[in-house]
Amino acid sequence: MKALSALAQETRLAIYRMLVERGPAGSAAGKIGDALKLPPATLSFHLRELSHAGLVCARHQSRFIYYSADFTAMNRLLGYLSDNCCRTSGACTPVGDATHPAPRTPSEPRRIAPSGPKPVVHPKRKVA
Amino acid sequence: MKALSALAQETRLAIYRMLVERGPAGSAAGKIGDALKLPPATLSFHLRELSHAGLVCARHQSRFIYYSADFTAMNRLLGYLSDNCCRTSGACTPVGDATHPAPRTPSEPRRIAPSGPKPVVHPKRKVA
DNA sequence: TCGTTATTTCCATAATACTGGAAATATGGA
DNA sequence: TCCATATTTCCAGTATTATGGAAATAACGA
Repeated sequence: MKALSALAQETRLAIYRMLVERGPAGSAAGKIGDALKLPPATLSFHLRELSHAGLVCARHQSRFIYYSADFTAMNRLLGYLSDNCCRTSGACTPVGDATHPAPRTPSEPRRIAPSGPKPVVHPKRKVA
Repeated sequence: MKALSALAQETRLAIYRMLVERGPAGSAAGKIGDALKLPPATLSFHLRELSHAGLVCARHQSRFIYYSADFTAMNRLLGYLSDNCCRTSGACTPVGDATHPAPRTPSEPRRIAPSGPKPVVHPKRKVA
């Protein structure tokens, strides 16, 4: 899913969040760059990624290009994630990173965290 | 958000999906590797990423390690995305990739819209 | 037409992530 | 104890992605 990897990047997520905040009016590219302190080339690169992922769209207006968030893609993404990647809760007893702990010194024994009983969540999230 | 980038990768998404399907019982690492045809080192690498992102957890059982999906992280992720990245729909009129079109050959004019009079973008063009 | 500003593309470099063989670490059984 | 199996770590090679300067393209106004 392209939207997923588009958002999995600090800068792009920041851009996207800013655009969500700005609402339908969106924001001119330059303003985004100013706000987030991004050099034009970098900004353009990320806007293109977001654009290709369908997460934002652009509207020319005089000398400016206004970008705004397109929620359709986000909704698709949310739908995909909750359909394919969620189920009734409680799959596992969270036990931390049992088998991939921080690097050990070569001789110390492999630790598996002491597991206690643990609660879990209930989904049923709805997506506008 | 670590979960986001963890899932933004084909192989890991596949692993995660498989684990969601398997439910609470999860699946031994080896089985996952068999099913997805992944060499052990590669598999372990991705399981660690998922693990660090809190998306899966591990349970030792005899000589095996069973991995299962932990929905808490997924729920957090969904919550985050819908809270921070969604609003009432209709932010923009989808217009495709207006400003980041496929690469041009150096001398041809920049196409933004058919080079007619002055199409100023207010388009009704739909792009699915 | 020219100058100014907005934005993108080009391109090289840097950073990060993925891949997988081989060795190491665990565990259970004979 | 030794062997076989399950899985992880080590590490190096490859691939993908991000960064940003400089040049190009566009659009406006004078």
